[in-house]
Amino acid sequence: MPSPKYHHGDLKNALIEAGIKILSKEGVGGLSLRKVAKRAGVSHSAPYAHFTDKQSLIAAISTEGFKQLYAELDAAVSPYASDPKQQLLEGAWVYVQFALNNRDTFHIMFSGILEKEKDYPAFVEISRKNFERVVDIVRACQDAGVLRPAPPEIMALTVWGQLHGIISLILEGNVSHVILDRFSIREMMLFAMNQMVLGKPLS
Amino acid sequence: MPSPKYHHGDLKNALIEAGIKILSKEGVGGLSLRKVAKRAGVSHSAPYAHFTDKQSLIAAISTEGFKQLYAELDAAVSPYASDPKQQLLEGAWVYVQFALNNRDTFHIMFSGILEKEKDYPAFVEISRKNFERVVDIVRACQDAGVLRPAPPEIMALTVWGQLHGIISLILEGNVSHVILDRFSIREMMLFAMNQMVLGKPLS
DNA sequence: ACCTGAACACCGTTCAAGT
DNA sequence: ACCTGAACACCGTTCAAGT
Repeated sequence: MPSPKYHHGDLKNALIEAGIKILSKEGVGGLSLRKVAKRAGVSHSAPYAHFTDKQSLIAAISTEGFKQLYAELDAAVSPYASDPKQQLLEGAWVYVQFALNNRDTFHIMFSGILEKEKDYPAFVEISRKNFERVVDIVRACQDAGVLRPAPPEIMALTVWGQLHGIISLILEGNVSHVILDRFSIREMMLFAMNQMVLGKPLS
Repeated sequence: MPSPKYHHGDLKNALIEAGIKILSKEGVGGLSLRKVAKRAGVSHSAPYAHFTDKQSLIAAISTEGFKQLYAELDAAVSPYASDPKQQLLEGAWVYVQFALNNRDTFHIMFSGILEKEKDYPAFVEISRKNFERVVDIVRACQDAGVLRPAPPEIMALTVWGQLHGIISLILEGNVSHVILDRFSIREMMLFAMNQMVLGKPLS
């Protein structure tokens, strides 16, 4: 009797939204295609009309995460076009804050949950775009004598790796309370960045 | 007719062994308790006599990984007791090599697969012991003027985070081929370490 | 103490069928 | 084109029962 409740309009994005919600509520372990479908109000096989498999939905969620990260990075860094050191500091802080505020999305973006990223062009593209932005900031810092002369790509990987390593170790629970109780995350970030930055320390 | 083939002796360790094998062959996605049991030649519910749940087996595998890492670290570093800078270099290289040679164990150890690490005392202990070793090396480096004066714990987190970040980004597929084709992993490691080390650069 | 086999609730994925 | 429902193979976990 009740006519089949087809999902209005854009099921694809509704599924991505539902996925992000579940992710932030139950973590990566609680993310299943069937739950996502139920939350979007469709049958468990409906998602397959829009995503080839679970990996494909995960790719879409990750891509969304990288888009958001890029937007935040750009917004935080752009105002300081004439001050590369400040750009580096603001950019670093945005990355750390993004990781803290979107734990599970961050986890999905970087912890190898997505297995064949190469198969998802939108993912590859926005990922590349983010890294390019870092390279640009690094290049500006080198020109301003804030970072040492070197190929900007390897310097960018070093800066990125430094931030990524510290925040990942913290988020995944690999840093002891001895450290977490003694230093704030901002202190750790500043300390690490100041190992690389030349001249007046960041603060 | 065929009498029940009870597993000889040490099923617990046999299960850990089987888990590590499956992990290295099929990756973390292929690791299931039922497969582990089958590989050890017991029924799918036998593991529950030795592990409370899947997490508990994962904790045991991670603990094994940390023990191995500690042994390799100790073996590589001990010969250079009088040369802190060389200790730092050898230790860093061991960490990177361990990650490359034991991708999936490394992944299980650090990528948040284990959810309540606090519940596994052996895990916490060997994890702490590893970090303490790093702190010791860092302290020696500071005394020798190889690293800047600072609380050794935060300096250790910085060094560890730097290595961990770069190798994790590479392993999880987040570093573009533009970089991977241009620099060797050893070059990246040396470059990163040389941002922190004072005096004559590592090579 | 150590292990088995049936059972349950949950997955991802496929596919014929419906509108 | 978009969605449903049954079906299959696979999970983790529990539990009564066997030695």
